[in-house]
Amino acid sequence: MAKKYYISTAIAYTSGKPHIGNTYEIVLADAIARYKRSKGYDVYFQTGTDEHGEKIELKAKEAGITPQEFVDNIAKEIKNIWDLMNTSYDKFVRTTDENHTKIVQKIFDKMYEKGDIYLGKYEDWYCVPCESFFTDTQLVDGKCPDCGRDVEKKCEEAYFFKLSKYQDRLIKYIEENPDFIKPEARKNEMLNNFLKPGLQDLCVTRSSFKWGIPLSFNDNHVIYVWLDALTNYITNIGYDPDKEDEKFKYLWPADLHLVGKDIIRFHTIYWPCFLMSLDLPLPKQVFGHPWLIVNGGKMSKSKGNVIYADDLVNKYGVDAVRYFLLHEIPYASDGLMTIDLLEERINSDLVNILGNLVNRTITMVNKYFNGTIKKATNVESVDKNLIDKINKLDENIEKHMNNLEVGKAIDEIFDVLRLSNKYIDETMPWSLAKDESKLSRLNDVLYNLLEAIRICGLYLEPYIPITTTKILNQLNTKELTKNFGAVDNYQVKKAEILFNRIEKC
RNA sequence: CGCGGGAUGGAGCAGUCUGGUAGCUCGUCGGGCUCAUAACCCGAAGGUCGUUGGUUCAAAUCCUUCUCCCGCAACCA
Repeated sequence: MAKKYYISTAIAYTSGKPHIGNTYEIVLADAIARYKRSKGYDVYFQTGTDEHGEKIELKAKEAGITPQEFVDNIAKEIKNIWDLMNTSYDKFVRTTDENHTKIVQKIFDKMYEKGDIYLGKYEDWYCVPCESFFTDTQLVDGKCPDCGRDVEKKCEEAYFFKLSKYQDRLIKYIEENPDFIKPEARKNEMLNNFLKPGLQDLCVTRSSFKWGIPLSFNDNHVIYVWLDALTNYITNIGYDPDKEDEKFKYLWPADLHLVGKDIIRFHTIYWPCFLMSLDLPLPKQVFGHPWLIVNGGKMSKSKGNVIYADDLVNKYGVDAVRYFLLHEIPYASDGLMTIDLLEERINSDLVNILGNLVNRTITMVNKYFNGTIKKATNVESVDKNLIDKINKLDENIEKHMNNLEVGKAIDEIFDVLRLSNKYIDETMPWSLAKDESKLSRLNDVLYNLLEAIRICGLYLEPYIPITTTKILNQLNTKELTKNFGAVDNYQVKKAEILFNRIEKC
């Protein structure tokens, strides 16, 4: 039986249309999910939207619609972009779903009954003109950090979760499982800034606004959005505090939570503590991926430098955008995204190296053999060099993918494509074609190229799936094994352009 | 002195743990080839590896001084 692999993205907050940085996460998760499927795993890939909270209540009010209408609109928009990016999620969850809401209440009750949640007083500084709460550490010289005016102490009844109770167990878990938090730097941040100094109990209810899941036993409070949002990872796969569930037992714990580096704290401190409270195992790994930096730094509406995925896809195509995101964003440090860089990658990698290789090869096959190529019979040393590289691909890609270094995995494939271009220059098919006695060799050379293209095309599927389909279609083969020589005879179709060159203006 | 990461040819990065001719992709220049989307292949130019001092036969790599950039510093998500 196939091994299961449960991967999730963070659920997107429905406060507005997601930009290309938010979109990166779903694309990255998709590449990993597709890769794992290609390795035979039984993959479950979950994403969705986080729809509660004060901010949404306010935004809905501004828009003059109900919060539910507001999140319905945004959730639809987010799902459309996820679909536009051709992502293969198995389930798109929403925190306003009835089942989720019901289970979150039960989870809260269970924690409360266990004694991990208690009623206390929430004290904070309140700035009346700004209508905002601030913690001690947020204040600037004892004044409101936004407007600089005096703040007053506010005190309200609220429920708290005993984070401190699980602190030592969590530290132990993190230290015993070095791969739990990735990259390494994020782990150090969590340990040094939060865990080692000691955790404070977390306020897990709000009574200053209404848009959230109410407590089952106290209507004045709604459940803190993070407790609500984080539990999506279990509520949507069958978890119920009151009964056993086969699907849940099969899927949990998650193999990988993919999240932005800004919310690593919620996923590696709060979430594990919640799970421990529920007596559930912790996820195997949380990866805090880097961000996209655009001209002028982080994307923000006020800077006017926001880039949206759909604009890029309309201009360059899905696979080009996916390729850029997956190849260009480093593993641990923020990645630069500019139109110049994007166009450069498209032209040099997708058009020149990949597209042109496919095009020139298929053109030759048609020109010299009317599209028909038989399996190669002789192997010369130049062939062996190429075949050896192809045979090493699986191992090399796996090594990088297991480290979540997707860009390096893609590089492995492009190294073989580069080598294939070089192979053409070394074997000079056009020269072989002029000599009747060398037609057999010409056949073999072209067969080797077709196999190289087919296999690289298959390896590219997790990253640029549409392109893989186009390549297989042009090669006119359905052979999906990645063994060199798996195809006996080729009868290729007409060559078609895979990627159009971007002309600089 | 809060914790952590970084500074390498025009651009983006690897190399630093385990010192020993500074590597990759793109760009530029020259050559080759002509099957191909002016694509492909080969070659060249271009770096005193942020700064100071030290250890060593030898330092991008180890220790030290300083400068600059970035992330985190909890209840907004």
